[in-house]
Amino acid sequence: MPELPKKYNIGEREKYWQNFWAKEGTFKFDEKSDKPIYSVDTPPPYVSADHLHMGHIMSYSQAEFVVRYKRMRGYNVYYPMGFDDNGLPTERFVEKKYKIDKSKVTRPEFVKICLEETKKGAQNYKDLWTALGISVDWSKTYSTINEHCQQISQWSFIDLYKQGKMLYKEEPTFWCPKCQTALAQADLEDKEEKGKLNYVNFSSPDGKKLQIATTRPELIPACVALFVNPEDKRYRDLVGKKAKVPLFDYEVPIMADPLVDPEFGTGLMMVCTWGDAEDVRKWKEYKLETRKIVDTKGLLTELAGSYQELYLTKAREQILADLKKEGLLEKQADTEHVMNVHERCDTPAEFIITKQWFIKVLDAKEALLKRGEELKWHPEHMKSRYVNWVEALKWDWCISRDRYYGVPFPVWHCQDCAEVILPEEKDLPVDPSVDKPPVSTCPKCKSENIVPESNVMDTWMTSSLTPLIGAKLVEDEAMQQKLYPATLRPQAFEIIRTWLFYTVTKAYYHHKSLPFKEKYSPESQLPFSDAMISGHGLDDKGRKISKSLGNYVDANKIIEQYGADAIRYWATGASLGANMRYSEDEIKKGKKTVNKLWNATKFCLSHFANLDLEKKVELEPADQWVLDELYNTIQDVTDDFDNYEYSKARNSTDAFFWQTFTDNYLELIKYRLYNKEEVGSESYIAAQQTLYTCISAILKLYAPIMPFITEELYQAYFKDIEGANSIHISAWPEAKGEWEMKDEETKAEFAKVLGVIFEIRKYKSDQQISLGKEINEFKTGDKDLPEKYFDFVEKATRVKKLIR
RNA sequence: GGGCACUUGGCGCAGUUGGUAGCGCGACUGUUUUACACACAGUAGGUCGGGGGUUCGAAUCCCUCAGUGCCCACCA
Repeated sequence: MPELPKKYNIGEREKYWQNFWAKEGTFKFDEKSDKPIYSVDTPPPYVSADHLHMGHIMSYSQAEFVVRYKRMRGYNVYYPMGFDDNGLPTERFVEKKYKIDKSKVTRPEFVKICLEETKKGAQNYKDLWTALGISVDWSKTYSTINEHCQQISQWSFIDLYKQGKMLYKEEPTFWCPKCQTALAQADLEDKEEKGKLNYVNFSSPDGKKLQIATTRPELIPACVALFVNPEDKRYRDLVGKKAKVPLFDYEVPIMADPLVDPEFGTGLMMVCTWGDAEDVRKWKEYKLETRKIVDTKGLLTELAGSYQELYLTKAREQILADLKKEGLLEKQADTEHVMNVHERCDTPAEFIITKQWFIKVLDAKEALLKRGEELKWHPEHMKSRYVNWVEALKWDWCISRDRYYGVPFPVWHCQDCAEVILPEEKDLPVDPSVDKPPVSTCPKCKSENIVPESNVMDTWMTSSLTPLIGAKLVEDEAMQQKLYPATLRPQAFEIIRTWLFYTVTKAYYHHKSLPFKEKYSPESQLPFSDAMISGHGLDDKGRKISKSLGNYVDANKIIEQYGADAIRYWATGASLGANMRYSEDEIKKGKKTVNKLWNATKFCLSHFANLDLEKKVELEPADQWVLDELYNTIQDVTDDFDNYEYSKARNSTDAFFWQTFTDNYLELIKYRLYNKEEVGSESYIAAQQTLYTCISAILKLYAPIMPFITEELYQAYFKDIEGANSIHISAWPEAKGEWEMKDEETKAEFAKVLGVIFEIRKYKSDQQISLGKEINEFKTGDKDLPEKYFDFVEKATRVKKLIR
């Protein structure tokens, strides 16, 4: 009979099983199997995260609970891993970490540092995920800067270009003066700021005062018109006339637009090129003049006269001071206004006119909303975030970034006729800055003046293709078709508007071009069928974990201290989509559960000598009762996992394991197991068999959540009986109909029996005597307890004589 | 200004078809019951954010108000 050591050495054994799973290839995808597929579009983390905290652990664990469950349910699980290591996040990380001034290094030098740095980052992640027991197939990994991903990203570009979904246009676009690149709408965040509303005097040609209110006086030299509401009686006569711009002394037209709010400021509004989206609209609609006064670095241009070369904020101070001096600043009022800042650096975004690549999304809104409806959201309410975002879209998706490190556009431009020259698909990936163009002269104008596109792609341009990137890691094309679209997309809610939205968009546009027709119907044009949206981690006080607060807990340290199982247990603490606090108490509870499983299994194994699972014996009431409870538990837990409710699954498993099984059932049958004369009797065998059924099911129910301890215990005994090489590929427990206590009368009777047992425990507790102490007699308050249970109650509670 | 979520014992949370309020942590009183003191037995503690309605009956459905958090929005 196997005997477990007294203590379970968490650190040592968890390492052992990590190696075991790697060596055995337990989580390796079976490319030959014809079992049903469950494929996961694993989130590729930014490797530039320089510290991994509990928030990372939480979201990856939560998805993994479901994945492990599916594996045990018999699915052929495809669980690849990716690392997002291209683009702006990485660039900024490297610049900051090494304090690099990019104007002083060459592009290849810089890229080399980025590659080295991301390699380190990927290793950090791999180590942490391995320690946590995340069951990905490490033989199926990608990094978004590698050739595989570049090839698919460039294919995507060309396909969209050919479909006419790609625009190359010169337009005022969101621009980050700090990162010096164009941005997409999704790269911006709202930030509320206290500021001043400045009342500034313009003047009419005949010298009349025209007062406007603005929060951005530095844009006065960019003013191209004044606007009023057409209904505004105060200004009606002015429409069609001219106004003189203060300090700069040139004239602009006065016009009317119904969207001007007469109640705001003075009702007279300054329109610049370009202060905000509304300026851009008016500029386009009324074909206003263009005055470019801000350059790509956020410095004012020569149009700003004496303010040239000043940064925007500096120019504001200067202009305000000068206005004041001239008596043109009538007053200043406190105001709060919302501005768009670049989410990666918090710098207010400007509108700058540059030539950029865009993917059309505005004219696909309706179709994209429909895709959102077709997607199965878990939890359901997260869908509204997607719907909100799509409905509010105002700009096409700008995918080019004026940066160094990213996937190059597969594009050359003819300098003379602006023809766009693309490579052959078979030559992808290409790097136009290094590779020769596919033609030596422009196919349209025969010019030899061909130059490579210098911008790189937005990182989302690649990560929006992860389901395809993942599927294509497998070589067999028939299998690729089964892997795409993926089954599950797990991700955090913050990136619904980016990762999820962009991926849905790409899948919708590409579905006709992909060879993967088998799973596709006209109704299904999604990159995955289910989206599992997690919340984010909070610190123990409920604040968001952030670098600036310094409130993050080092993930590796906690694993070392408590073990991966205990931390994963904590990660079940909040239901899907809810934010979750870091709680050391919950981790401790997890560790206790590990310990309890160890001890309970140790107890069971010590009674499994000559275990005969085949022999038909009659079960006793206690056995029937616990099996009935087990039946309900398995059903509940199965339903819960099917509904992505790992939190409820854990609660139900906990309740059965701690209360029903260990606190009650084990205590109720000890007298049968320890009585030497009973060994080998029907009663003894019934207890053994029931014990086996319960404990093996318990281990399996916990296996998705606590993979290490359950594997340890499974391997110690159950493996030989069940056959599967690992508990994680063994069969999920079946709730057998025969366990269900269908007879209501027996059920009610046993409830009474338990009532009397609790009565006796309370009596002993009140008397402050040990539960193990035998007492001579006990008079129960339950007058209806059937006599046939007296013997059982007496033995189970150590009462010599039970009196009714 | 709009949307979504949340508001249940000291703390963190469950309560999915409406039917006598649960769990964990903490507190307190006990107990070495031949698995486990990382345990077990027991005790105290809540009129389920406020108000109104539907119903024989509501934490659970409807309305309304308030607070918290997140997302979104052109009031310069």
